[in-house]
Amino acid sequence: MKLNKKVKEMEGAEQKIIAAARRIFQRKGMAGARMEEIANEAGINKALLHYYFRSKEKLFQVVMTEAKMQMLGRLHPILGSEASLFEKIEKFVESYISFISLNPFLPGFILHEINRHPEEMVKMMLSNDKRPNLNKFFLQVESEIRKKNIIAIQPEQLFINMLSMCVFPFVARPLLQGVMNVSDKKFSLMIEARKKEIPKFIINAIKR
Amino acid sequence: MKLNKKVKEMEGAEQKIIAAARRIFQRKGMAGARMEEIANEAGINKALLHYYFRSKEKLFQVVMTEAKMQMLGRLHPILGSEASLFEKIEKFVESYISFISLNPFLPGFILHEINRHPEEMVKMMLSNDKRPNLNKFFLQVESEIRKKNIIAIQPEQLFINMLSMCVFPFVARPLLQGVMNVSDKKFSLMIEARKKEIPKFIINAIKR
DNA sequence: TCATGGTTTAACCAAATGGTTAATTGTGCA
DNA sequence: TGCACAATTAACCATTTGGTTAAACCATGA
Repeated sequence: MKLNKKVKEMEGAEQKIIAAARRIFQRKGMAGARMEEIANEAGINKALLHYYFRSKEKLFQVVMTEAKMQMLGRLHPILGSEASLFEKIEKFVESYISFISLNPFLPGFILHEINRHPEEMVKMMLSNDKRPNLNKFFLQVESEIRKKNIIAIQPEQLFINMLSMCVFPFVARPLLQGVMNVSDKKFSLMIEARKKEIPKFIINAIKR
Repeated sequence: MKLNKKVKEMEGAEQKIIAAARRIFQRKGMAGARMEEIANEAGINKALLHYYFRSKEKLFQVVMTEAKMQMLGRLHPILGSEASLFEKIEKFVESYISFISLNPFLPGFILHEINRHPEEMVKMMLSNDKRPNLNKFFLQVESEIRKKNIIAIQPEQLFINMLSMCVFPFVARPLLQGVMNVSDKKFSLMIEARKKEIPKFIINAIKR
């Protein structure tokens, strides 16, 4: 092995391929992506893709696994923490939107592929190492309800609402901009503002 | 022309094709759909697809145009009506969720394809006949804010929140069910409940 | 009844596409 | 220096896929 070949360049090809595959797969989906396109994007020959990753499916799995880990891995650390409910909501929204802002095509990619093969995808997603645990969060919501700190709401509904408001704007960005007639710039500002607006909105909605 | 051949069967083939194309395109997207698959689904020969619709692209446009009209056409009638703001929110959520419940793959389909060709899709979407007009709704929100009936909120943010909570659960259904460990049955019930829960949630959030 | 023209199909075609192969290049080590 | 082996590529292959064609089918109206 050529471990001495400057390490950064050592995995240069492999990393370049994954980065390229990420970009292409995320924008076009598994079915819409072309192996040659990924090769070009990575600045290498098509055969080299198959040298590193045996098939399109394999390469796709790498990108998808990574994507799911990033999207789901962020749930537990925050929602399972010891923070208060309101703090948790603030932290979660802020952190989730920040992350997606850096990977705006990630949610759409995952959602599309999951709809294409729901069974396998979800199975793979859950079995795969640590399934995000929302129990702590759910129990906390119920506890706050009992203590009359917030109104009665199904914890699952609250979670869906929170996630919806964080993720949907990215999935529907071009549509929303079109319908509301909003420039790229303004939309980005609105996204930024949502980091504070959504928690305010949610807390208002459930606070007694 | 054989206008005498029982009219219902007259457009039988064409309608069967569109229905089949709808199902396939909505689940797999333009790139993932196969013309032969659509033909089979419609119970006809592949060549007949090209007889009625010249190309995959043409057939896709038919399905997509119809889809966009259904999704966007519902915005204006309700949000542009004369109802009060709270009534409007209740009506909109109820009606939108009801509609999507009947076409659960529609939103994911549109969103995926729009991300694939943002420019053209949005252009086509807006130029195409009547662009949904949210002005009335936005003005109404601002008016209610001035009257101190609701808290200060950017109308666009309110709109995004409302739409997110309505649509996202459908786009992310398998994922949400997996993460929250919820059965099909229970999830459907939760969706049904959201018709009332979302308006309550929103109104709580903005009411003074 | 049979000619006409819309409808439907089987067979076919060319381009695209995922994947393979064999040869070439490059690099570290003995 | 040159060998062994990893990295890289051009050329190639088989299959899939959107699309075409020519023939068959079938309802209608003269």
